[in-house]
Amino acid sequence: MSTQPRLTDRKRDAILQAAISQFRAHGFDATSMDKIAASAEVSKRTVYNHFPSKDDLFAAILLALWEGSAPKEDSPYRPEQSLREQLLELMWQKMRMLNDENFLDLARVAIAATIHSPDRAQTMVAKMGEREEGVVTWLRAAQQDGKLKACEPSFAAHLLQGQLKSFAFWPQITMGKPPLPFEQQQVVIETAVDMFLAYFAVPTMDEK
Amino acid sequence: MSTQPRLTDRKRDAILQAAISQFRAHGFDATSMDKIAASAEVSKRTVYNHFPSKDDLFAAILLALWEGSAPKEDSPYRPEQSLREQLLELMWQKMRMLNDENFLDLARVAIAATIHSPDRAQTMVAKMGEREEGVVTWLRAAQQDGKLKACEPSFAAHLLQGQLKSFAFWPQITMGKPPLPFEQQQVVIETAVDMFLAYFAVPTMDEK
DNA sequence: AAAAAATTACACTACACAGTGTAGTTGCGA
DNA sequence: TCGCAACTACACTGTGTAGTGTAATTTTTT
Repeated sequence: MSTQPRLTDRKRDAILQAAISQFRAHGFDATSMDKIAASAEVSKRTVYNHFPSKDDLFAAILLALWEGSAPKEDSPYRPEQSLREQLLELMWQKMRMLNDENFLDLARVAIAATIHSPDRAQTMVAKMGEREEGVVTWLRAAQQDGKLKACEPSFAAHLLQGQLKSFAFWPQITMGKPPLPFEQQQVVIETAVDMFLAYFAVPTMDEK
Repeated sequence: MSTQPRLTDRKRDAILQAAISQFRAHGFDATSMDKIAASAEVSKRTVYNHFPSKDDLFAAILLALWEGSAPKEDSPYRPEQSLREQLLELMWQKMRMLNDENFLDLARVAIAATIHSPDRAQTMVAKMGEREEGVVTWLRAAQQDGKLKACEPSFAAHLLQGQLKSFAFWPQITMGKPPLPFEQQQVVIETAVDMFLAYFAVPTMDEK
């Protein structure tokens, strides 16, 4: 009659879940091990049997959120498809990531921790940054295919993704704004891509 | 032989300065009144004689930083001047604000506080948001002058300013990145404005 | 059924912190 | 010089916290 395989695993899971919600809601400093234990309905001693210290537990939840968040799924550059279609697809991928609950929790917790104690979550923030590489390589490919004006690909990528983040990431992370409604996601993505192409696309022959 | 007028004012000032640097470096929770007193070279009792509680002191430093930061200086819309020139000027104004040390300190402290206890600095964050209004009214004017395509002015303003912030604000606030070098400020501003105009400007008669 | 492993309640240490009370000292204006 | 206002050192309360030690209880394995 065991709903979950092992008791000790259930306990460990309950602790992790409780820790995530506490750290997410109150940050590292304002979260106490006693509260985590109570919230997980587990004795405090059990918490320490699973995780030797508060820092270890914190690192564990960062890892759990990282592994629980959506993988990066980068579409490669396809010369035969229009730039606009491909960029829209790339930006939707990015937007899906920004909307992923686990990713958002991770970012929230890691960034909050990084603001005032850089080393605690620095590696995690760096890992999150690596997920921006896909767009950079796509842009480089399109550029070498002669479809985009010459420019620093990482700069252009930042320009493009910055638009999404300034609507659907930073306000949510730093000011607790609600997630962007779907229609607005659509408007932001289309405008960002069209603005980008209006400036960076190499003109085709059917223009004046 | 008094370098400053009154002793009590000097003390109050020293406390404020110490509090700013402590709160800035470690945030609200991780800053103790004892450390502030020590850092200001003042007795802890004196701190409490000036500021009845930690929350009061925190509110006081937010106010001090706000009043110390640069005022907003909004250029009005001028029909006779080119859009590009005017937008560049507006964006430089914005960039100067983002580089202002007091404003950056304020944003850092207020946003860090807001992430996990919304009410502590919410009004300050709202005040900071009001400084974005200038661009909105400028855009509305340019639009009514027939120079810009129809669109939600606040949306367009966010689009434009978001570019600056994604290079020269969020990374500095949340990840302690160094301020953007001057040449890069220039590149960002020009690219943002040109991208914006490439998409939103109403074509003039000398085009095809 | 017995042994091993995990969980629990509870007591306890050591420390840091917000805030107060007080008695004495210093600075400053009249 | 006098007197008041501000400053200081210091002791102290009450609370919250990370982390440990232990003996007893429950769960899992053998």
